[in-house]
Amino acid sequence: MGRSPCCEQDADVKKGPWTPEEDKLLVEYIGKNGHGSWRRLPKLAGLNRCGKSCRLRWTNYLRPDIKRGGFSDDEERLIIHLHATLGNKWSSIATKLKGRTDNEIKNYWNTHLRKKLLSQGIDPVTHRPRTDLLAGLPNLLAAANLGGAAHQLPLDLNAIKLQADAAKFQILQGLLRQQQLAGVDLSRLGQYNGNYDNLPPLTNDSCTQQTQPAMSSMSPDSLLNRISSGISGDMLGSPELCHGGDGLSSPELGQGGPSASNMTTSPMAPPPPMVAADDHQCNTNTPSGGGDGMSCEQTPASSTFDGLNLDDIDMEGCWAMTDILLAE
DNA sequence: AATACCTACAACCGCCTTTCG
DNA sequence: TCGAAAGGCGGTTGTAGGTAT
Repeated sequence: MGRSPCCEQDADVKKGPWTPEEDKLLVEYIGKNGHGSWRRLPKLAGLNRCGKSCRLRWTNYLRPDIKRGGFSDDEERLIIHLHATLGNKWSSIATKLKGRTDNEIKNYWNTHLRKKLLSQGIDPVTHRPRTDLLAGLPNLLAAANLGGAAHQLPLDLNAIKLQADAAKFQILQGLLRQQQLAGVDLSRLGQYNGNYDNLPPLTNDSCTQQTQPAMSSMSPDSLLNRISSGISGDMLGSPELCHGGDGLSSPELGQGGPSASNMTTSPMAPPPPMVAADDHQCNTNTPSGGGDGMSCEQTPASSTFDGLNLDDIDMEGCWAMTDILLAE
């Protein structure tokens, strides 16, 4: 019934790091004979190792076509992009990166890229803004607004305030990036001296034809105020929040240009079209990929955040572009 | 200087899929 | 067609080196 283990459990096959001598034996044997049957290979090569271990050592480290060394920016972007499309299909991802192994990519993801995305407020699983930040924000802000001046606050309350600021900053980053992706010149933000309420609308008039002002036309700070006080689902459901970018080329804001010096944004070129645009839509990470006929806009609200449900936003072509946000 | 903690990555484990007799 | 063997994959663990206390 059950499969026998690759190596006999009672056999005292060696485990742990490979020695240079073992590597030499394995390379020489495969060089002469090819690997053939991995199970028989250890005995034939004079190695006291499990065949599986030999295969892993060969495919991940000893193969002559393996590229060693750090990942380039292009490789990073490609991994993030492919992960957004394929998920944890490391072997599939590895086939797109010449000379890289699935194990290497997986490790690099877990140790570097995952943290990088998290630090930018992006969920590394969904590749969308972290909703945990949004969900926790009202409480954080409420706590932070308690009491008076910061110097009067106990330490833990100051910590909460800092967390709230950090969450706000990450959300702001996401919003600003959307604008930047759409060609908005963020370098001009500096002239507003941090007073975001004086910022011009983030979109042009075509995006503001609603009873309520479109979120995208609000300053980031007032936007966050609305969020923290419980924003209506209608607003967030507004497709104008991120509407393909064509509504964002306000002449007042200009196009392109360098990033704001005090923000961790960067000038970005559009990514090469790695996959069909449809692959990005909704990006639910489900096998169907939204193929059940329900569009992103039709997704029912389900957020704990009082009507706020990022799934409701028409995100097409927006959040799915997070892969190029890491170009910095 | 010693110890604890953190980080990165190599290697292992167990399950699933494919191949083959 | 079936079942066992082998290969492959993704998740997890172990360990070495670096850093902080």
